[in-house]
Amino acid sequence: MPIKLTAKRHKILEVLKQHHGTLSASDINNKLPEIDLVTIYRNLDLFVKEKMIKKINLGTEEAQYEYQHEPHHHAVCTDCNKVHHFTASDEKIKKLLEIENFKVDEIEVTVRGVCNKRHTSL
Amino acid sequence: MPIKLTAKRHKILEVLKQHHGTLSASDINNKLPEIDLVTIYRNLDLFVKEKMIKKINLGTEEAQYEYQHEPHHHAVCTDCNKVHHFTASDEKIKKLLEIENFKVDEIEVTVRGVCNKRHTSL
DNA sequence: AAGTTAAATGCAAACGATTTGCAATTGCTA
DNA sequence: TAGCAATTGCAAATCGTTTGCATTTAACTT
Repeated sequence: MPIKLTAKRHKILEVLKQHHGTLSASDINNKLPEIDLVTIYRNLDLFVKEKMIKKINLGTEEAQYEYQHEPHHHAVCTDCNKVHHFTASDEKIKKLLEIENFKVDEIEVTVRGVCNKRHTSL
Repeated sequence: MPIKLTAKRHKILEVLKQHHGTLSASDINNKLPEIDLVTIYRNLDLFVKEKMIKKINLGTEEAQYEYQHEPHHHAVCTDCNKVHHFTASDEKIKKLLEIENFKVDEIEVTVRGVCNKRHTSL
């Protein structure tokens, strides 16, 4: 049973695809005021389930969602609160983990620190 | 200005110290029903600010807190939902990160996968 | 192309976790 | 031990997210 291709659904995904970075449900609602926030939540859940986007937990605030252009990790600047991207070889990291009796499916590395004020979205 | 050493404050910290693993505010409230949930939230915030405990964001549910017996990372089993611990050399991981223009203070690795049903709290 | 049906949407309201206001209580210091 | 600021409890507010239900719509059948 394929998911229905509605106009709103397409718009929401497009906003995420266009935006290189994370967005919250209400961020998306601001960009698409004609779509009810509830609908946005429902579709984000759906997209996550279908693995079209990723839901990421950075802090306590709103959940963040992002289209996976290419796999990457997050560096949160404790100074300016911006979220930067960086890459890392999951294979190499996996080798370093002293983890036993566990089949690793996904590695999420979150780094906290200070960016050097240039606010480059790496 | 040192923080006041109240009996309740001590009890909350003790519960966290005793429990090897993560606890939510309401978990603590269940263990210490005589302390108001609001007080627990306020003190957890305080402990985090004072870096006595760590607040970790694993999923959407309640925030989790834990006393840092020794540094470690988290492996969430998508099957049984248990949170396991494992270690990894931050130094070695740092070397793998292709990250520029960023002073790394803290590395948090969260792994998702499946534990082999033995539910060993590593 | 119109009819049918299950899925998708909007609205209002519920919900759970966390925060805030304020008055009462308590720990520290003079 | 008196005094004051910090801590606590209670009630209520707030915020993000979810749910119930009636209406609309996409996709399939004829």
